[in-house]
Amino acid sequence: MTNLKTDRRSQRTQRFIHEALMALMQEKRYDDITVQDIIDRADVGRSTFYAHYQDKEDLMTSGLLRLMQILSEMVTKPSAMGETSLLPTQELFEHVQEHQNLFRGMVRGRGLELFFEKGQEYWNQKLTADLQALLPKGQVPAVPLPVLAQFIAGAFVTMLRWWLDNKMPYSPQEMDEMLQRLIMPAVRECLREG
Amino acid sequence: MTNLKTDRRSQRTQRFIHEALMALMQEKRYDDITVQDIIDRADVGRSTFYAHYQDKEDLMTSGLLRLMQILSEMVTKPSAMGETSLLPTQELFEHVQEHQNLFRGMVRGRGLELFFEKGQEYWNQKLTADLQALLPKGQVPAVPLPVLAQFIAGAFVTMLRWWLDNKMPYSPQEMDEMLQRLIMPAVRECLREG
DNA sequence: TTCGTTAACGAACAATTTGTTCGGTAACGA
DNA sequence: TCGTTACCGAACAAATTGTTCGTTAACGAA
Repeated sequence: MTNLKTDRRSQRTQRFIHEALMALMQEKRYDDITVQDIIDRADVGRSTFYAHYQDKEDLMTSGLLRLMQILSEMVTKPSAMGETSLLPTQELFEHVQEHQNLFRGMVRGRGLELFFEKGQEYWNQKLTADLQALLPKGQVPAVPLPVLAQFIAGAFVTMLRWWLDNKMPYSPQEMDEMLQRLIMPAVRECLREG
Repeated sequence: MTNLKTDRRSQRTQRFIHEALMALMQEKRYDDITVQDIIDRADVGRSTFYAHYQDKEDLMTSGLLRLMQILSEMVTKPSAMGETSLLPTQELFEHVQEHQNLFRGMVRGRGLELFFEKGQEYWNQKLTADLQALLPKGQVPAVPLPVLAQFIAGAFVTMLRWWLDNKMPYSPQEMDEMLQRLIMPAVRECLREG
C-alpha cells in the first residue's frame, strides 16, 4: 500500500497550485481569479485541480488554515509569551514580514473575511481565557471580556492590514511597540475598575 | 425634456433591486448570489438590471456609497460632535440599530472589504486632521497619526461587526461607552508623550 | 530492476452564468 | 393628449464551472 498523501507528484501539484493562487493574488482580486487562471499559471490539468480541491474557495481555505496553524503554534509556544503582552505580536509581525507574499495574498482578497470567520472563534476563546486569568478574583470587568477579546484581535488584524497595504514602512519591532501602546492602556483600564 | 433620474419607474426599479439584494444577503453569501437571483427576487427583467447597474459589484458599491454618505453627514453634522469623542459613535450605533437589516447585509458579504477600500481614505483623512488639532503644538505623537487613525476606524468597524453578528446584545449607549473606554486611553496616551 | 498502483493529463461534456441586443408594450410627465 | 422612455422578454455568444474517462507516465515498495 503506497502512501497517497506523501506522493511526490501530489505534493508538487499542490504546491504549484498554491503558488499560482498566491501569485495571482498579487495581480488581481480574488473574485476575479478563475480556476482556469489558476491551472494555467500552475500548468496543471483541469481534472487535476478538482482532484485536490473541491473548488476555488476550498483551495483558499486550505491555505488559510495552514497559515492559522502556524500562527497558533507561535501563540501557544510558551517561550513566546512575555509578561507585557497578551499575544507574541512582535514574533507575529516578524513572521508576517518573512512570508509577506503569502500574507499579502491572504489578507487581501477573501482572506480577511475568512480570517474573521474561521479564526475569530479561536482567538476570542484564547484571549478571553487569558484575560480571565489576568482579572483579579471577584472583579467585574468594565467591558465584557468577549468584547475586549474581539477588540484586541480586531486591532491586531487592522494593524496588520495597514502594514501590508502600506508597504510595511515600520519594522516589526516598531509595529509591535505601537500596537502594545494602543491596546494595553485599554486592557489595564478595563480590568482595573468594575 | 423629462427628468431621467426622477422617473417614478426608475426609482421604483432601483428600490426593488436594492431591496432584493439586501434580502438575499440575509440568506446567503454575497458571492453565492447571482444576478439571476436578484432579478428574480426583484421581479425585474434582465435587461432592466443592466440598464441601471454595470454588474453585481456596481450595485453593491452604489448601496455602500449611499450608506457612507449618510454616515458622513452624521459625522460632519456639528451638533453631533461632543468633546469627549472623536466620532459621534453613539449616534452611529443608534443609526445602525435603526437600519440593522441594511447594515447587516452590508457589513457581511463583500461589504466589509468594500467598506475598507472605499471608506478608509475618508475616515483616515478626517480622523488624522482631528487628531492633529488635538495634538499640542510641537509635540511628536508616540504613534504616527495615520496609524492611530487606522486603529480608531478599525476599532469602530470591529465593534460594529461584533455587535451585528451577535444579535446586538447591548444598547447603542452601552456600545458607545465601551468603545470610548477602549479607544480613548490609547488616544490620550499617544498624544501626550512624544 | 521490476511491477502494481495511482496521479496527472487533456479532451469532451452539460449546465450555469454573464452581459448584450432589439422590437414591442405600457407607464410616465409635460 | 402625446411624445418620451423605462420596462419586458426572448434570444444570443461567450465564459466559466465541475465532471467523466481513456491514456500516459511517474512513483515507491519489493
